Amino acid sequence: MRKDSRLSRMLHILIHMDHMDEPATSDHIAIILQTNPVVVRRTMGCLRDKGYVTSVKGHGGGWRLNVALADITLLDIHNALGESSVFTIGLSDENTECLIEKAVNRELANALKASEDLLLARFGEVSLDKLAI
Amino acid sequence: MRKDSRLSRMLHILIHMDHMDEPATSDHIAIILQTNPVVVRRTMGCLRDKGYVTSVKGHGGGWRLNVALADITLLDIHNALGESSVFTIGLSDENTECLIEKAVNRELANALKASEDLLLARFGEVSLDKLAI
DNA sequence: AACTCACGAAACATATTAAGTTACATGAGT
DNA sequence: ACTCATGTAACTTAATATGTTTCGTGAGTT
Ligand code: FES
Ligand code: FES
Repeated sequence: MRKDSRLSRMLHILIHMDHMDEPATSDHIAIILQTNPVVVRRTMGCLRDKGYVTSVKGHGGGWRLNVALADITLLDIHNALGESSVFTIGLSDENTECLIEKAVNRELANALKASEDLLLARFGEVSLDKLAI
Repeated sequence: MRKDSRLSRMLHILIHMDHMDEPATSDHIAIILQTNPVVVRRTMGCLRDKGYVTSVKGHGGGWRLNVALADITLLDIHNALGESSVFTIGLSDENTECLIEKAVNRELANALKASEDLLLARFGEVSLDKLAI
């Protein structure tokens, strides 16, 4: 599958929006992210559900940042985008009766969890203002 | 995309093969892994290229483990399977001129690398005999 | 009231990649 | 000659982010 670039895109555009006074329209954001306005609405909708941005219809409408960059971390945005797995690596039959297979899956699961924990911990340490220049 | 279960499957079957005296046919392995013989040949072929297993055609043929479990680590098998990325998370446009986007991508790349390094280091510490019961 | 702008949402198409499948060729033992 | 088993090519399927089209809805403008 294609790589999930939503986190990177959202971080980028949130910082961009922090520099703006006017709301940013989906069309405008789509041009910056080199994508489609519907993709923007779909992804930004996840952030709106968490209260990080607000959307306004009609003339002068669009998307507005609802929090200070210093108050949100990469982890907040990552979590807002859903709970899909971070890894391409998966386990084999998890309902197996084979003890060997269970041991293999256990070892892999532990290793993956430790790796993901490190990643998320780091995400949690970085607020968005650290990335703004 | 579906999760990549090749590592889990190969670890399982390599340990299984260590218990065997006869070579294991692709059909036999496919049954154990609940998959197709061609998938087995395709994946095992990666391990043969590294010398971890050998394949023999014809009567009494099949796949045979070529090394001691204690002499190979999870990392060896992981590497043998190719160099595809471990993460579903990707970066946005890597040729961007925007400094903010560059900073975002740099931060994400560093975090992902640290996480992957930890994973691979752990894989490197575990030899397959540790998983055999 | 009519018009335009911008989001909301459904439905469908595309791209990517592991996995699954079919079919045939090749080499080895019986 | 026959059977067994791998080698390989070509095609299909599954899963999921992304991309696209289309229509609906609410809000401001004229
Ligand atoms: S285009 Fe504005 S921050 Fe990158
Ligand atoms: S079936 Fe033999 S090790 Fe799992």
